[in-house]
Amino acid sequence: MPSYGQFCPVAKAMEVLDERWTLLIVRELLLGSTRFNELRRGVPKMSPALLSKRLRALERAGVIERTEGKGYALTESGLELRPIVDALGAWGVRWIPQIGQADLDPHLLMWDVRRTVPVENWPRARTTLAFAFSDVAPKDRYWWLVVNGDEVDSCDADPGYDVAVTVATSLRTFTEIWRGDLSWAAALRSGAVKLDGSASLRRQVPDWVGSSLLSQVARPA
Amino acid sequence: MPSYGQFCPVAKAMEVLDERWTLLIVRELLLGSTRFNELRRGVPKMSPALLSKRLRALERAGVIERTEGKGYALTESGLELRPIVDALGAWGVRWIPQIGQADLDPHLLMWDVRRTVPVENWPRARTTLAFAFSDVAPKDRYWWLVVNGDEVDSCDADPGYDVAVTVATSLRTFTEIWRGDLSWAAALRSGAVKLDGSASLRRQVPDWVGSSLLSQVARPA
DNA sequence: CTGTATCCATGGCGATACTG
DNA sequence: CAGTATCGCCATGGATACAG
Repeated sequence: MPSYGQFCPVAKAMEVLDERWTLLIVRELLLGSTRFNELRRGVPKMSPALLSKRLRALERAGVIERTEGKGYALTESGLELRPIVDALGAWGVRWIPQIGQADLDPHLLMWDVRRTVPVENWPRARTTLAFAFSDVAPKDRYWWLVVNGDEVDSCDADPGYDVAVTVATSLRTFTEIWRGDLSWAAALRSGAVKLDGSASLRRQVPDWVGSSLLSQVARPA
Repeated sequence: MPSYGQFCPVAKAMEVLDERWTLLIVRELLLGSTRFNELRRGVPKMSPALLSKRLRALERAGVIERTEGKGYALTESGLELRPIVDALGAWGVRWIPQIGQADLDPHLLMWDVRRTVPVENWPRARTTLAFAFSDVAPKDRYWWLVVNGDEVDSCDADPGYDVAVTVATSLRTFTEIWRGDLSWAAALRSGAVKLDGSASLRRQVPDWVGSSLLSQVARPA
């Protein structure tokens, strides 16, 4: 760990936090992940060796603790990174609206969607929402969101249940909706999203799918 | 600039901000520096080539603008990094109290001190406060803070004026006082700081020297 | 499931010198 | 004053395979 040679607290903080991937791991922990492979899902482009290395660095820095057989947990110090991560997210969503093609990833997106599904808006009986991303290679194109009571599952293989509604759109469009860059209303109006299902169910889809916590951040004028 | 391959706003923000030195440059700009060589004083361990590179990256990212003949200025986007830098500083001062020997630097320290001197607490007539850092190599050991009305100068060469008070201490102790890790009262009591001058002037020294904005941050219990 | 071990290419970055 | 130019090392971290 290279030092900045400065006593300034910002510099000391960045010595711990500015290494590549580090704050994304903290973000995952703040979102509730605790196990190694759970963390991997949040940073899939990271090699396990590097993830392991970063976790040890965070442990040495006192930001996380390994708990016996229970994975990793943020310490008090780590929990206090939440305002920083939140502020970074708010800044990012305001000032970096351009999302490159390489930033789109259906696995990450559906992983995010899954953990924020507002189950209270869904029918009580098991309900399945299907997605077809027109611009994604066939093997990752189709996804199913199955809500059964309080349980939510996100599948990239057909679970075989009756589908209530199918959402047909591009991965980019659905990502933009998730991020709050685009509204359901606008996307439906323009035809960027097409819904297939009964009219009464179609109308509920926007309420079934949550959105990023950062979607509500005001955009610059 | 390597990408994380994630649409998450935190990841997009970190693509811009997690490169080594970047947020320290932003910190300097937030503190009021605008010229290249002014910025260098705040990040003296950085090579000019690298500083130049980072400035161009920040410009491309829309965080700063070059203004004709006036150096660099934060854009609206850049100004909104203030809460992030502040939060990082607060976290750093709370959770990374250990300052290595290599983190101590009289130039950085006196540069910081100079820009926060509360001139309103000083006598109206030109007044000089001298420092002698016992544990610093002779050439960087002696410093003079000269306050004349609203003007503040920090010199590493004797300006030749009468000295009101001399502060004799270690660089570490004075850094700790500046950061708020140690109070003047405790340092004087323990003998870690010795003042030389008339009793009435000696008593004012703590009010003449400001302290880091972060010194007021509550420390963890 | 939870990581380690190993290998290798890349390029980041530190040091130094130099220029308009 | 405000940067470029050049060089070279070594660490970063990506990929892959493997182990407790």
